[in-house]
Amino acid sequence: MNYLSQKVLKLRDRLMTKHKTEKRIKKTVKLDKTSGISLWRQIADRLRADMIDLADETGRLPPEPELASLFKVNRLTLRSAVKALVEEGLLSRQQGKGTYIQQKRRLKYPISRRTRFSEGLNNQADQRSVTILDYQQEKALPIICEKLNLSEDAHVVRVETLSIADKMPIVRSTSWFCAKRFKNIGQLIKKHQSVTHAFRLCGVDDYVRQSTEVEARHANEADSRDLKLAPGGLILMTEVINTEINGTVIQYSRSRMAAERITLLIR
Amino acid sequence: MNYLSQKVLKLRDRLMTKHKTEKRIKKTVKLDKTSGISLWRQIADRLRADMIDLADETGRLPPEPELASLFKVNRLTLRSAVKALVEEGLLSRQQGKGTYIQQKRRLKYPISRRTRFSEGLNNQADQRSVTILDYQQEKALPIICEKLNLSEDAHVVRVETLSIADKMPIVRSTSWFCAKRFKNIGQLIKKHQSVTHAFRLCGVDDYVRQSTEVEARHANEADSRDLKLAPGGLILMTEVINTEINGTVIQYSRSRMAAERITLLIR
DNA sequence: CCGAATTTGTTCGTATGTATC
DNA sequence: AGATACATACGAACAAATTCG
Repeated sequence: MNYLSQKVLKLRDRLMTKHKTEKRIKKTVKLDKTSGISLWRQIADRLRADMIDLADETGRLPPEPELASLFKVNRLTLRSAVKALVEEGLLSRQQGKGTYIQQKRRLKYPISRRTRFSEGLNNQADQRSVTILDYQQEKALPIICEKLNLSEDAHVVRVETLSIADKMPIVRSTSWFCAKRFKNIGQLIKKHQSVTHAFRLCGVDDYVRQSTEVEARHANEADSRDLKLAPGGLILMTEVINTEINGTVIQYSRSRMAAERITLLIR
Repeated sequence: MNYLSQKVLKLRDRLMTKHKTEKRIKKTVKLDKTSGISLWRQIADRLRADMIDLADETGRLPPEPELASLFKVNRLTLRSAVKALVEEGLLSRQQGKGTYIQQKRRLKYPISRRTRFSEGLNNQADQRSVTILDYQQEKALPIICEKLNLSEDAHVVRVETLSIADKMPIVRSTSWFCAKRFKNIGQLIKKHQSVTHAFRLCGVDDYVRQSTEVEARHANEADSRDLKLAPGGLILMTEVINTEINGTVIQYSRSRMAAERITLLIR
């Protein structure tokens, strides 16, 4: 028995055991063969989630034959899964040595009543930037009017942004502002690279989040492209309403965040 | 040209166009054939995300041949995708009539400094319950000690719960409490079906959330089983620290929520 | 430096599932 | 329903790099 067998057996035990009160019936780690998702991808997803528990102190994973038998698949199938994770940059392999976890930390993305994107990620990433992809004045859709407390025929400014940290895209946002009051906010945000700054130039000295909604979804094609997600990637979708201190709604925005690179921190 | 062609063409336009400033190079809605995910499942995932945009006011989707050509696949392939969504309960089909969206509402799950599970879901679900699957006193793992501000060799009470609304599992939680101070909290929670009530009996009249962290992940096998998720399902993972009013940490818990049935509402 | 053990890398052949026409 | 093309999965065997006594 080699040096990791015990550890793997222990993990398998944990994976197979629901609660101590439950009988241990299952003999295998079940994988669904008719789900339309190939075995290697199912294993890649599971490995992505659990690799930290499988690795030893040095970040080394158990050898391929051991992992293969843990998942009850052929070694080549396991290798396909590992290959996908290597291409994602999550693992590295070296012939004769082993397979290692490439540390990839999730950014902590704080959400509080007073968070601004740039402040929140301070000291967590070396390089940060917000790219304004597009801005446009247009007739507001009914749902947007409702969120911004505007009349039916109001116009709004829509601003599309992409936030980047350490060269990886993190958040893809769409924001709406009342066009009457914030006529030039598109140019201002683009010029100063800051919503807070742009607001200040429009006479809004301070603002807070009124509400935030969070959902998890599968990335659609646009998300995958904008956020450079691996196929089958996940996004955290947030819907935010910002108000002035007196309660007037001034911004409604929807963001799609690369779930694999983000932990939301709610305070 | 039938009644929906225009709408579908418009959507295809939207799907294929990134921003107005970008050239329209792409001629097809790209589907990756070597991603380890079969075409029909990729289409099922995309349909799940976008079906509201595709349907008309009555919730009816375009006819199959039209959808098939939108995704550039064979009609049989499209039918496999629709079949999967019918089995998930998201769509219904009737020969000669069409394919319809089955409305499935997400529960709003509020997170604030003073939220309790049972209160939060009030008036949103007819039946709610919290099942205590297991509780156990045990030696605390280092990570748990750290979160609870306990010494290295402390013991904790671990409580496993499953929260259900309208007969569907919503949240699977694991909570840890200091065993010294909350020796009987397992029994108390089980008896009164309420953490708040159990705390009160232990002399904690009031408590607040100190921090909440949220991540999105692929469901692993245990999640899928506990939360009755469809294959490839998503979970929202939250990590919560609760403190007394004076700041003493009294509870650390990790929850895995069925992402498809939940919108987190942060106030 | 040698050789054995360990571990990843590669190549056969075969069977099955997926997608198209 | 049948024919075709390709990706997926398996088993077995061998090659190449690394580690260690």
